[in-house]
Amino acid sequence: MLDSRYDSKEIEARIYRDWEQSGFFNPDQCVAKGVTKKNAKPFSIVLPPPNVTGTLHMGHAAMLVIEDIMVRYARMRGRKTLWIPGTDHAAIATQSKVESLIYKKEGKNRHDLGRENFLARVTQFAAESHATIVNQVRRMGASIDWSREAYTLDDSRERAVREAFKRMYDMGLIYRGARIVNWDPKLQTTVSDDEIEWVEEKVPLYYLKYGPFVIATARPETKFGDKYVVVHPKDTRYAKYKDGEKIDLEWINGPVTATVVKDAVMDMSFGTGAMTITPWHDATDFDIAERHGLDKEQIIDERGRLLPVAGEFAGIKIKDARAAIIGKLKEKGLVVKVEEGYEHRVATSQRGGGIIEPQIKEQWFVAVNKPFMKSGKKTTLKELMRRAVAQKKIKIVPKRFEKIYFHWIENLRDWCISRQIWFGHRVPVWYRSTDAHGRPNGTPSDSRGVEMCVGETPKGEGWTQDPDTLDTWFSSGLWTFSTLGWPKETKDLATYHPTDVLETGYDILFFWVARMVLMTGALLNDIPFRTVYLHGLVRDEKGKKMSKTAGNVIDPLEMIEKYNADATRLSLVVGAAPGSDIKLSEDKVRGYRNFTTKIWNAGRFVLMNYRPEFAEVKISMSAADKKYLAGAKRAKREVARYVENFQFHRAAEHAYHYLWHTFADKVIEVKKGDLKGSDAKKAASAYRLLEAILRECLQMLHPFVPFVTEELYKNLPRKESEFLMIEPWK
RNA sequence: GCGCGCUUAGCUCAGUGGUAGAGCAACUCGUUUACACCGAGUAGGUCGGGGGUUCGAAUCCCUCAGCGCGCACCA
Repeated sequence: MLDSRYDSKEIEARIYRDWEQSGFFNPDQCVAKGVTKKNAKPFSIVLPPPNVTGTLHMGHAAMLVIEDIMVRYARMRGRKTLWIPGTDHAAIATQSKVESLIYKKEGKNRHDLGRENFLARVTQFAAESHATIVNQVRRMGASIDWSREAYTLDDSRERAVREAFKRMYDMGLIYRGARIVNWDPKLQTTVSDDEIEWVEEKVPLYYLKYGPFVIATARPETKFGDKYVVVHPKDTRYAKYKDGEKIDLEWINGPVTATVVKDAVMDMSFGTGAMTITPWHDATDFDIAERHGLDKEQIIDERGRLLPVAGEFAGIKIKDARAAIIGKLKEKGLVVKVEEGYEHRVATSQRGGGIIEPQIKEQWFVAVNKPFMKSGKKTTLKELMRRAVAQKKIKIVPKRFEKIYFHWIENLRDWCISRQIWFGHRVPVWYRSTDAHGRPNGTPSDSRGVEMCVGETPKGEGWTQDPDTLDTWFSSGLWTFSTLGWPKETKDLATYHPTDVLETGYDILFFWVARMVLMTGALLNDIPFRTVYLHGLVRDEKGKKMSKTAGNVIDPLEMIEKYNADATRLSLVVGAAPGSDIKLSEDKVRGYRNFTTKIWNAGRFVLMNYRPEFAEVKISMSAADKKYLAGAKRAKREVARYVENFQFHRAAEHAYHYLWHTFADKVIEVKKGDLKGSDAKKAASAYRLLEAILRECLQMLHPFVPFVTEELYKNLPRKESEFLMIEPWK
């Protein structure tokens, strides 16, 4: 007989173990054991791999729940269902985490340890983190196929990365070049445009005398080498100056010869309509310089200090130099006006928090605007990404994110994929130069006698591998097919790709979702998934982002310990419309714990009234009972409809209401008398009805609250399946 | 600057043309065996403001306001 108390700790541990041992998380087993038809329609999802930087938070929990709902539903509907687990090495995130841990504990940096030793430490950290994460995924009840687990940095994925790099290089989509990149002086690496956080700042806007011009700038400390003054070609104020005209003038550290450049990028209404440019440290200026073939000079070094071009200011950190430079400019009478409170955005590194200093660097890039041939047609990566969604091959839920996606693509620049960090996939390129100096300064394949080998480790003497590693999103971009065995033509790849749904947070739509579309389009000429379902961020009850420093973090494991896993799951689904943030409070979890108790008690009540002799009583169902049963079936159909339309919040709520306010409050109450009365026929008929409805309830609730429903199912007197998890949903 | 979202009961939210809903919180009553992690009941909203379309609008259109977010080469 069932305990009056629902002992979640014992039950959850036991049930998860039984599920896992049954092998039914693996679709091959389901087919082998006859649970799933051999030719059943596949349903596949890849788990967005959590970073091996620590532990799972509520956002991960929300993701696991939504995916598990889809997976359990699909499995019960008879689909050949695969959910692949994995973890992400998260290059920069993990490396900087371990670096700071080691520095705090031992006072050493990565250079003190050396590349090999340091990487061993990161690998060890990643392994510990992995163990924690895997345990947490299990505790949430995820019905995921552990036999196919992958890691973005394991051997199989390494092969995929090398192959992808090689193929894209051969297609001309990956190139090495000196372009302006986002340099993080703190982490000493480049970062991509998407890894930047713009911070609004109010600074003085300086109007400086530049010969006959007045130019406005918020960053006087970068202006040393400025020798071009740019104006709009149609600006009548500057009509008397010809494009390319040279003017001698007095500047910060003495006389310079300036050249007039006319470019339509200028906004005539801003400042004086004239500006000087610093092409080495500003993306816009870089573009102007490229368009007009202008010189570019480095002013700031990799650690944020001024170079010798700054004369007396050389060696000073730019932040400290500003006041001194303004002082000198004032002395020389070059400051015309200072406008206080000018609003301006500063690029900061999302990871390290430091201020990004654009630099021109020789890096590896993915060319997004370069035409290439794809199945006989000319296209670009940008176009390919746009069309996948525009032509409705990929659907984004909620739809409004499609617009955001298109907008992002329009503004996309070439993607810088090389990083100057150690942890990650090393760039699969080898160089051999006659002077044997490792990586050369120039273009590797240029005339300076440097040989280059891409893709596989070359044979022979004197080769040096590129010291850089790849952006972590390069390997995650391959995730839907690298997890299925690509570049090998595996059966899994043929069966489960493209995947059905990619479920993730809207905050990584660009980082990840778009990159997957890009990589899959380029390499497989296909889409990675048919539907993108975006969930919101999990916030605290006041709508604030959960963070350790704010102390408002609700830990999913703690909620599971205190309440139970099913309650934790429901609290992350109900009230969470697609794409909108979820406000979570402990009260909410407690509320759903009460609901799991209600399920337990309703189920227990039905089961405790079972008598074996009911089997011998012949009954025909009354019209009223048929109506009750039909109501349950209708509720289940509604739940199914909501799940299929990705409205999990409504599905869960619907099932919740049916169980509590119809089944428990009405049907059970009405039938209670009959059940307990002396009339055997009435009792049998009441029981029969309640059990039938209970079965419907257990099914419709199972994707949301798998543990309590599975345990009740286990105690049904007659069962059709070994587990509720695989009971056909009809 | 461009774009998007939100604004419904104290709180969290559902509700896409037809007499305002749920959960939590509050209040009252109730422990005669499924459940006090409960039940029965009560109270609480001119659906952000204004205008329009319509026989009829929380729901469609316009406009304003507040909050939040995304994007952007205004130095």
